[in-house]
Formats: sequence, C-alpha cells, structure tokens
Amino acid sequence: MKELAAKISGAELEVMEVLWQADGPLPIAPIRRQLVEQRGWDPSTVKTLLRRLCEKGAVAAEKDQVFHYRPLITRGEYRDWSTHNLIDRVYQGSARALAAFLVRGDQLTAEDLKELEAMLEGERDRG
Amino acid sequence: MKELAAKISGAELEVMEVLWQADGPLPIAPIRRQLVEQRGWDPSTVKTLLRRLCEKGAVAAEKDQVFHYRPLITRGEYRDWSTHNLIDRVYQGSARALAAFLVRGDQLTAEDLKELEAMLEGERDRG
DNA sequence: AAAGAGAGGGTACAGTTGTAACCTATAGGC
DNA sequence: GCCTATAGGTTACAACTGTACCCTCTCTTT
Repeated sequence: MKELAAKISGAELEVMEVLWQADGPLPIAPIRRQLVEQRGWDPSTVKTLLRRLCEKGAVAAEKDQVFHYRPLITRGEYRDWSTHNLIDRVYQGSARALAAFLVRGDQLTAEDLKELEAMLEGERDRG
Repeated sequence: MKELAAKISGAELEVMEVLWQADGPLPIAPIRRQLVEQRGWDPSTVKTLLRRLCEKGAVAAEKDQVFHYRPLITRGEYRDWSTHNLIDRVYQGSARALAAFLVRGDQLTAEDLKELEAMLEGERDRG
C-alpha cells in the first residue's frame, strides 16, 4: 500500500483529513462545505480531488442515493508511510537522527519531554 | 527561506545530497559520476536538476574554468523545514505526536532509545 | 410548471517534476 | 592540427498538481 499513500498530494491530503475526522462515509456536501469554508476552495475543486483520490484507490465512493466517500487508507497508515519517507529521504534512514532533531530542537515543550520520558520508560519495560 | 526548501523536489534532493556530502564546491563531473552510477540517471538529467536548483536559489554556480556548484541551503535547514512540514501536514502540528510515533512504533532500536533517554536528561538539565 | 441549487461527469490549463535528447564550443589525447 | 569526450545551454514531453469551468440532470421550492 506504500504506493497509494505515496501518491496522495498536498491538496488531496486535506480532503483525506476531512474523511478521517468523520465517523463514517460522508456525502460530498459536508466535505465541500468544510473545505470551501476552511480553504476557500471552489466546490468543483473538491470534486476533482475526490475523483483523483478514488482513481488512486485511496477513497471509495459508495452510492446510496448520493455517493458517500470513505477513506481506504487510515491516517495511521499515511503517517507511517510519510514518516518513513521523511526518514529515508531526509535523515538518511536514521529514525534516531529524527528523534534527536525533535528532542534537541525546540520542537517539544517541557510537557512533551516529560511525556516522552514516560513513554520511554514504558518501552523499556515492554521491550 | 522556507519557500526555497519547500520547492526542492525529490530528484533535486538527491543532487543536494551529493553537494552536502562534499567538503566544498563541486564541478559537474563528479556529481554526474556519482548520480549516473548510483541512480542510473542520464548525465543530462543531472544537468537539468542542477539548473533548476540554481534557478530556485538552492545552489550557486561559480565559474572557475568550469562551474563549481555549492549548496546555498544546509542539510540542517532542509531537515528543519521538511520536518516541520511533516508535523504540520500529517501530525496536525503536534511534534509530540510524531515523537510518540517514533518511540512507540518499532522505528528505534533499544540502543536508540537509550540514546534518547540520555538526550532527554541533557535537555532537562539545560531547560 | 418554471427555476434554482447542487450532484455527477467531463474538460481545461498552467506550473512542477522526472527524465532525457540535441546542439555547440572546447580542451586534452593522439 | 584533428577527433572525441564532455561542459554549457536549450528544448522536449508526459505525468502529476492546484485550481477551476461548464454541461446536464434531478430534486426542492416558489
């Protein structure tokens, strides 16, 4: 499924976001409403993006009076893929280098760092 | 400079990689050699990519008999930019969510995790 | 019933990206 | 001095992206 996620473009990703936030398949109307408002897109732009996502196999359209759109890949799968992609391409495959960047840069708040430590302890126990 | 880094494409990034690995400006010949070999690209492809990078302001070409190419943005700057980009686009702006993904997924080795803990302690002292 | 809103479907069009060919000038090897 | 390899420069071209228009059909409202 790597290829699928690979090909979701920036604008398409925003459409996926709307689908991921919903708790079930959505008809086009609310998707449009949200994106027209949030992003200032033309309604036809939303339609085009949905069509492309369907063509790419990232979204399914099921007809029930009107089409309902359902994501075929999860946000988690997409995160996995795109994070690995970043690590491979930008961090020469070193997840550790990325982790170091996060910790040493000022990306994380003190709160975040505490959380992280707790997580690390959890991992130590498990692993 | 966000815009600059933003626009470095995948193939272009591989060229930047070569420049970043070198310890100074490089003439086109070794860049080509490396990429023709590593990636199977045609020499003219390398030329095109270098031209585009120059147009984008990511690389400077200085003539000294033959042109020597020098990166104008550092790998660090690019990492910063692309990591923030991932966090914004895929993790809804939460660096912590990305950190959690790294720690909880099996991205990191036990060794990496130990390193991380050490880093966290260092941060606690500093911050 | 006529009209207006929105769904479905197709088309458009410029910019970016991956990938390369072609031509000219030139410098080093024979 | 001539030939071949390569630098430099220009052009190409299809796929992908961002962004949108237009036409038709149907359903709801007046």
